Amino acid sequence: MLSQSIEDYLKVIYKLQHGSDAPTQVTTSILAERMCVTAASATNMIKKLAEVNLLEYAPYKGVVLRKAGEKIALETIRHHRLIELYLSEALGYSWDAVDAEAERLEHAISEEFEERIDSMLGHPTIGAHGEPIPDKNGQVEEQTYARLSDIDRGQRAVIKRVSDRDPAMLRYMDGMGLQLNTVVKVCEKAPFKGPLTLLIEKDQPQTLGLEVARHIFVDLVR
Amino acid sequence: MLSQSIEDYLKVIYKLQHGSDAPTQVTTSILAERMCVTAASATNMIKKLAEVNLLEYAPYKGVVLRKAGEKIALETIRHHRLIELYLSEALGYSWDAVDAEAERLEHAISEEFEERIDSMLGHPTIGAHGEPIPDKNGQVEEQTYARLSDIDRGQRAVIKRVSDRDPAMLRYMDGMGLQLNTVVKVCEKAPFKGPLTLLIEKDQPQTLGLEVARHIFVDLVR
DNA sequence: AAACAAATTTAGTCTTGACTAAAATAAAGT
DNA sequence: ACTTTATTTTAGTCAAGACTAAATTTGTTT
Repeated sequence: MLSQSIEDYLKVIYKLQHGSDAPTQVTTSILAERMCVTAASATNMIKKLAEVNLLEYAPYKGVVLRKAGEKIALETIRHHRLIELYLSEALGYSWDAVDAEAERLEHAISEEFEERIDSMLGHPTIGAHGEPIPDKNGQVEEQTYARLSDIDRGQRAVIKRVSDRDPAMLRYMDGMGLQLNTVVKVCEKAPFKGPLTLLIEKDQPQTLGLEVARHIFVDLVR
Repeated sequence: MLSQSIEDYLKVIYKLQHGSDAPTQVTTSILAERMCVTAASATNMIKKLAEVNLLEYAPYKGVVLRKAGEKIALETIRHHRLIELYLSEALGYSWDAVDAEAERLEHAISEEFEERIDSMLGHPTIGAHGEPIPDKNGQVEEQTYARLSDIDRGQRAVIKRVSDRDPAMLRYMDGMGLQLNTVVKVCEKAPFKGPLTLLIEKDQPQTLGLEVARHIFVDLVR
């Protein structure tokens, strides 16, 4: 078994490679920042991972995952997202609390545990924040959605995914009634990067800052 | 937060102090053996734990937990037993598989997780193998039971607790129909430390070796 | 093309928790 | 009481994975 630390590095590298603003190569400093370690520490780990062929390393340029590294990353991500969903569905966790808990549990569960919660949840393909859950073989279908901040005035959209990075932001969204599959209509867009005014189903119109809207991913309706 | 390793040492020391063959002082070598480390490693850790007042250490004599150390041990044990029960009740684990899984999870869960599974299980006081579950304040009621191996011929007894040390033995017991609260009657006891012949509820009589019977704890019936 | 800034790597340190080998202590037998 | 044996402790290593400070490379600017 690989160390927690290694699993975390590989997971973060994978996410950086496949994120919405994905660079081809993941640089040391970006990785270090996401891992909350110094650049020197990241370099050390990168060299170690390159040594065992989990990634391709071009000094001063960055890293790219190799097949074996990606496999481990996807297994870790699968664990993480299944656990998040389980916490939310079976234990009543709110969506802002699942990430922190899953962060530790993902390294502690066995294959048996994974399989049991997977079948208990009915082999889900979408996680608690709308992320795709890789299947047992490491297949994922990364969807691309529009940002709510980019939707034109007058249009309606369904919330398909949210960024799970900031629990406070998730709590805020939840408090406004913004959840997965919520349909919203953009009534107004204030100029100069101003807030949106949203109509959420049959509620009163509400305003939402652009910063938050940028972390909400949607599909247009009709 | 304390390291996994520290939690494990404290837990094992607690169990040694309160086990059925409990010595007053826990020696370095016994501790080392249960932790699967060398005596030298155990000495190192003991010194470290004594340093921070989690236990009392008399060199060459052994250790005794102090209040603070016992508190941590009991919290860890509470986690472990709640998780075991949850795995068995909510996820359908067999009783021989819960220990290994809980061993890793016990260090990874939050207080919130603990509380949620505790209330989901109805604030249980008895674990998957019949062990008492310490409450939130670290109160435990250690019961003392007789060993099935010591029961006289002709007597009936209820299984109240089993040793969780050997998964294969648990599987074997389960295969025979021996579970918690199963009532058995000792029909025969072969001489020279021979096997018992048991009547399990309304089944056929079965034989059970003394070695296994010694790991089954019972209360007499009537 | 030289110079400066930013990013990256190297070199060396620290902590944790294991290990082996050697030394010290305790317990038991004669 | 002395010797033998078993247990325990000390001393010194090692690997992981973090750190700081210094050196190097890259990229940008003039």
